[in-house]
Amino acid sequence: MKMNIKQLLEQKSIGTQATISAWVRTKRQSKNVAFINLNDGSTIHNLQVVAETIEEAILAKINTGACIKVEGNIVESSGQQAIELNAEKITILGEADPEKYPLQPKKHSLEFLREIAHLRPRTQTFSAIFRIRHALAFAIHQYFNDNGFFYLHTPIITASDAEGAGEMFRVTTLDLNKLPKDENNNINYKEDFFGKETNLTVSGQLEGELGAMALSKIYTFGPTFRAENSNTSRHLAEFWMIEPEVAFYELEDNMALAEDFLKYVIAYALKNCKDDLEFLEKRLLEEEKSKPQNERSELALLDKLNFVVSNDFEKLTYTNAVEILKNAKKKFQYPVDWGTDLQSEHERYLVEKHFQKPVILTDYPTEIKAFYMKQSEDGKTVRAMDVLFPGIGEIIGGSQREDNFEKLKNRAAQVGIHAEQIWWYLETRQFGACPHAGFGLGFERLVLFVTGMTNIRDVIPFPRTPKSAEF
RNA sequence: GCUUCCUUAGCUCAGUCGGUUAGAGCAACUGGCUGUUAACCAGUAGGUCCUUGGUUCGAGUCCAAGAGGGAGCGCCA
Repeated sequence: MKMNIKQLLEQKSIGTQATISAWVRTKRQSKNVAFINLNDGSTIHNLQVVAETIEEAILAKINTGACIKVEGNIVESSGQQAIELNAEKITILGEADPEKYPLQPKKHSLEFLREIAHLRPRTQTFSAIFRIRHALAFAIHQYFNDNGFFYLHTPIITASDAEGAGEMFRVTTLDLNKLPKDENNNINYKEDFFGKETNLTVSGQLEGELGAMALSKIYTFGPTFRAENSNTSRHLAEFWMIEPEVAFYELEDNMALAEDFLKYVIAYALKNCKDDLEFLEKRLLEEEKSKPQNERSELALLDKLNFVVSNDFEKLTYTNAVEILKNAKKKFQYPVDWGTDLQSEHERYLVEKHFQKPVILTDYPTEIKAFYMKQSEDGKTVRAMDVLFPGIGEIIGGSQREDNFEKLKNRAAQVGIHAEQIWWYLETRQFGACPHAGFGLGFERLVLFVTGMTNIRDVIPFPRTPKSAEF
């Protein structure tokens, strides 16, 4: 295999020959020597190439953004880096016209980089983010595998609109200009590809439950689609969700799983992405210099992550949270009342002001939660849980599931879901039903938290949001 | 979907009370420089002031509509 910059910098084999292909970050040239900083995305660190004997015609084409292949000798550096590559031969693989290439060796705004999403992975910030994103995805699979979970692939295309988790994207092969009609002049979906209305999935949970009723411990990790007209820094129309589902787990087990899982993957990033996290921490500190004192974060990025890993999450019921909020001195824009859903400002107060740590809220009023959640003895609440993170808000939503056939069927009917639509789901409550629980983790929200970024569009390579699907 | 802010050179931004030829830093280009670290020094070039319409003797500046973007809210992960 060809060596990359990460391996070369780690091995420090001074005196040996090496060939590296990478993109030019900067070039500094004087009369007799040129210095070229190269990066191939394998690490946040650049490789310095020294070019003393390279002809001028080649050197002239080595501009920021160009791709080159360098063959040379690894030598000790007299500069600030340990080693550098003394170029004997440089081949231009791809030029980058400096008049047109939009990335410069200077600070660009995240908004500008979002508009050139095809090039932004070449920046330090975004390559660091995407390496961390990869590490977190890997850690998630590792955690579940090590703990006896099976990765279950739930469908992307679904005919059920049962969860009611949001507006859905229609999937059809019908000619939109010539829609077939039935005898009542409605669209005849019997002629569509699947013979019925289909959409992109908003959650793999219902199918995940089917898997848990056989394999006991499963998880899904796949793309999820919501056609909501959401314009916020924490919503995407296409995002990745992790949904474990476990037979014989009750709410308390579910909470313990969520906390242990989050701590594991964050600890994994701390251990395996140190360089990238340190870079992002420095970047954040720079950015915060321009903010007023009271808007700066209290902990630097690494301290924040270490804090979350080494402290217990605060756990309390919705009812207790409402009490705390009612007694809070802070004036809220929206009033707090038992039975209404908590607003962003309420959740932020609990997490960022009152407890100053991750919070798990449980036992929400039945009316404000989904139909499949386990109904409590009190007749007023369900065994739901939301995990709230500072700066992010809800990162996990989950519950123990209603495993009683009659209760589930009745609750579904109450919210307008017909039994025949989800007959297969209901049957699991008739054939060997058992207590079970699970949750959904928004992957991008996790990446947001770990990288310290603030807009969800910056932690997915090619974000899909309303009116935006360019790349 | 709602509220609010923004849009001036490739990028980041300044532009006073509506006034004559729209500025800066960085990038680019040219030249200089024996080891630089977002190199440095000197010079050159670079503008549909987002678009359309309006008010005015006169609009980058005021008004209206539209487009794009940000932040906040709702929906949620």
